Amino acid sequence: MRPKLNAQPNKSLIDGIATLQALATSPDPVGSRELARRLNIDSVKVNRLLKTLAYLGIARQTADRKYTAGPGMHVLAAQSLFASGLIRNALPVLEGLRRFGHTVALGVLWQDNVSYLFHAPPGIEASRGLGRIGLLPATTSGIGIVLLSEHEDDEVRELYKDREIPMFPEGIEQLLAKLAEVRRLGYARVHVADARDHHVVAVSTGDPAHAGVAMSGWIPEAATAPLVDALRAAANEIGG
Amino acid sequence: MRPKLNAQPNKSLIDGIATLQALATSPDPVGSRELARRLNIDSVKVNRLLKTLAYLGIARQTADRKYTAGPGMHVLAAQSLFASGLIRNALPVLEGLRRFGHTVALGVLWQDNVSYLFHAPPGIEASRGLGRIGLLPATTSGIGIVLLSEHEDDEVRELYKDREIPMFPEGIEQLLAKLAEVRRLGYARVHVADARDHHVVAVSTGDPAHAGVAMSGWIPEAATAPLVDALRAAANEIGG
DNA sequence: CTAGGTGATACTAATATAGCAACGATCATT
DNA sequence: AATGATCGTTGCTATATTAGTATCACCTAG
Repeated sequence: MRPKLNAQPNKSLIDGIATLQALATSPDPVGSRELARRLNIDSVKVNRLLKTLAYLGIARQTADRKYTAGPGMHVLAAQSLFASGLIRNALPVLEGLRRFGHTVALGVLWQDNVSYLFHAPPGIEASRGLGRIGLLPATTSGIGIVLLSEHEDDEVRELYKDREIPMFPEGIEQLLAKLAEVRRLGYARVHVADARDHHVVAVSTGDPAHAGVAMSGWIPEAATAPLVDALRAAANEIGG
Repeated sequence: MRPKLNAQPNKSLIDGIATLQALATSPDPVGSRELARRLNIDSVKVNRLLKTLAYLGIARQTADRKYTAGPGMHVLAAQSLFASGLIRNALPVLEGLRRFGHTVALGVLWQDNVSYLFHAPPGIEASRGLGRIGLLPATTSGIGIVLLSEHEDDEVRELYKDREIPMFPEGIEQLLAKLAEVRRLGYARVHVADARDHHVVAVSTGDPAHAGVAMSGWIPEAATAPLVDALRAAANEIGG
């Protein structure tokens, strides 16, 4: 984290936002003890934070007393969407990129995950690409790799300390080598090891970089350069 | 507010979220004292909350030390957008409504304001309609009126206690009469008193209602019914 | 120079929160 | 049925954490 810790940081707010984000990124309703385990926070505390969020309307309790997003989440989405301004600038540019016939995506890094604002395979309507995917482990995603490469090695080490790294079975050194390569090239090219044998090409945008733009599909080595050029132009336009 | 206050509500989180929302809905960078005045909270407290948000990356300080949205706001937008699911469901439906040739909008109520997720006049690309407008006073907006009408009169009275009500110079009784009419009809039709002599037709969506869909433009009395039908069908499709 | 604005921090009082223990539900297994 | 292991939730109390005052340095306008 770049900004310094201030004189009297509000710990309740820090934990509260963490709880809110954990709630938002959970695809299914979750209970407080479950969420507490994910966050490594005392479950009673998480319970009270969730109840506070429920009071604000941001969270809501289902019939079986688990928690999920409430109506206030729409409000928060509208407000943060406007404040961020990212989609407003990016969407027209992203639509332009779809002419290549590949999947086009825009995402941001959160901890060791990538959260997608836009993710549209060819064929679907562009308007269906919004808020379609929640989270993916950063190391399984081109956008994740390119955004991780913006961090110092130390920070990445800290992030994956004592943990398995998806897609990098040999561990942290293998990941750091990949990140070094990405820094050198200025873009990420990763192979998706599923049945479809896809490749992803991704670049970062913003200064400092806080979002990534990517195209994925069947992309042979020779086709990489023009796609990178197009992505860079798009990133430049978005990042303004 | 519907949900009960729990045993130990976290006041720091409540004020922190209020600060976050006030920051997000401010079109320009703001200082902590200025924001404190808007929120009616002690300025030192707001300052510390802002610094905490800055530490989290959600806020950011400009060169002149004012605060504005930071990179973390993108993350929050992506997460809440996904969690809310509202745009994902609504956008394709909203695009369909544009065939009428009017401005199409989707918004949510926040305090006495309406925050827009989508607002697209005819002619512009649909993708430009996202996050385009921040806040409007609820009483100046068709969506605002229809969402206010979902509240009890008491709550509306509380909201506008000791305050001017935009568009309702005669005060609270005039507003309540309008809301009663909206409840009876099941939709809002309001006249926009600007140079263009526009009308807005709006309905609510969701159960309980937490968003509004509207069309605005030059809409004569006789054309209202089919538009309301189309809006209701759209609201039904969105609200699930 | 003053006057009034800003953001930021040290200090101390007091309050709001953390964490323990416990309760009633619910569910699966015995 | 009985058991045991979950779950969400709350009362309680010590104490960590926050609120609010006073104060600072900085800036701009007059």
